[in-house]
Amino acid sequence: MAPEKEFVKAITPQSEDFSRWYIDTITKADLMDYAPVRGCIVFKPDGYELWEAIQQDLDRRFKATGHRNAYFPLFIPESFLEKEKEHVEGFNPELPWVTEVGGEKLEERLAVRPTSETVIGYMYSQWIQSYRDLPLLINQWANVVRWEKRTLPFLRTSEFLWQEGHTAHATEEEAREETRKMLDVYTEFVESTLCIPVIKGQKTPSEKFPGAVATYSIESMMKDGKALQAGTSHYLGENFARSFDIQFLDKDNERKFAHTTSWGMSTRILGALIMVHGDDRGLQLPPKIAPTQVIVIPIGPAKTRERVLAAANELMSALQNANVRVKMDARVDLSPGWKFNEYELRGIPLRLELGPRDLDAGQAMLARRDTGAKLTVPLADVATQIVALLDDIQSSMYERALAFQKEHSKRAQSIDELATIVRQERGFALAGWCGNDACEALVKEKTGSTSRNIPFDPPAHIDHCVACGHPAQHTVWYARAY
RNA sequence: CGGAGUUUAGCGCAGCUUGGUAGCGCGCCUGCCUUGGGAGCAGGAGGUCGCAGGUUCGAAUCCUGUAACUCCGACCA
Repeated sequence: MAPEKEFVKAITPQSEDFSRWYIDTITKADLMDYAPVRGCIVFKPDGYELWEAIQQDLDRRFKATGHRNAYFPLFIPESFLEKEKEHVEGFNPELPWVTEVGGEKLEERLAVRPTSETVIGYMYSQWIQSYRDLPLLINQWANVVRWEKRTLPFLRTSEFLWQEGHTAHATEEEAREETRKMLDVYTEFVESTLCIPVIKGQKTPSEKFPGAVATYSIESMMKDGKALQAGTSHYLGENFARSFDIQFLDKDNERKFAHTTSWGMSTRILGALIMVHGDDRGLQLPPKIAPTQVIVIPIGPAKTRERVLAAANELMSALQNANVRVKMDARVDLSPGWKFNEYELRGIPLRLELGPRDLDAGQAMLARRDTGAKLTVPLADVATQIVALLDDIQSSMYERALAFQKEHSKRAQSIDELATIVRQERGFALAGWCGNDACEALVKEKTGSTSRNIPFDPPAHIDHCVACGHPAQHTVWYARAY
């Protein structure tokens, strides 16, 4: 068999070097470019369009669960940050400060927000007086800054885009319910729209958000077996309410502190989308999120061109009427083969080829991005078939990702076994934990993996701590993580 | 923030050891031609060699500093 011809825009195979594959893919698919500021990237139109699609879907879900959007300032007075001790300690190393304006020193330094619990907490203290003001359910779409030591496009950049929900409730029970509800919203979105299976669970104390009582996460597995936290939801207890004096008068005429929550999903999810579905030909986008679901490539010499284009335009209309997001690439200076490779690299789920031979046969050629399968469809059936195919691609992509995750998840009885699973076999390891921070730290030191979360629904229980051998309090997923 | 590597045309690279007027492939532009898996021919444009100093008659090349990026470790969404 002849070796596959090397593409002009060749990308490094995943098996050769996964990191280089990732950089090659996002660069050549034109999702981003490096910015002149260290650790910052430009979201190019194709990359930003993906984020917009994510925003749209998530925003609809937030609204459906009773949340409204608002916008809070980028700058945070130093005194605000200091009000919550654990919080400020958690973020201090990565805070940029504004110290002067127009050459004059500021009275009080302003941090560029790493997250907005503090400013929002302050505002909530002004807005909340009675139990009738609760619950207060607000979300913000914003950019935040965390000056990271080591950056990687989409996954860890000094500035990133995200959404942060902040809610205040009259009771602990209600706030805890909100925390879990939003984790479910994330799960539903990531699994059904992005085709990324996740593991829901609670973070261990050492991995929780600074200032939170409890942090929950959804964890996803990349194709190199590393974990990526796809979303988090925090129950903040009364911590921020006490620091910012968010009090209300309850039905019983008692002044009480509100219980607050916060939850976020960032542009990091784009990294997951790329690393869960991408392959050696480039990106692979699930139909529900793909800005373009079908690319039409007209084929054939100049003399048949008019006829082909007329038929292609008819198909375009039929597809648009069926609410399919479709585009045509009718450029004549590029060969069909070039376009095939180009749109596969860009991850378009479905390609429609139309040439004179198809027209003579009354059919069109369809090619799936996920399986590479080609099939011919009668022209009259194109729209209905494509709608069905897009559905099938959507569910196939999820099933494939789920099978991959299961295949690379194993139980670890000992720390050596755990190390083998996360390093050699490149996967997730399920292990028992006694609840001691030192044991968790030991696993990290010896295996290079961290605890991802304590799953709500563990596939098995392990009765001893993988580090010390004492009875386990929890069953934990460990993995190397992004 | 530590260890290693890279930085020369839009992209990928050679040239550096041994200093002497900067090269290749792809892409780009023009024309002809061509279209079912990254076409062909001809002509053409494009670089103060990451940046700042230094050595030298002369620096992409040698020396010092600095920045960005990549990989590996410690921290994080």
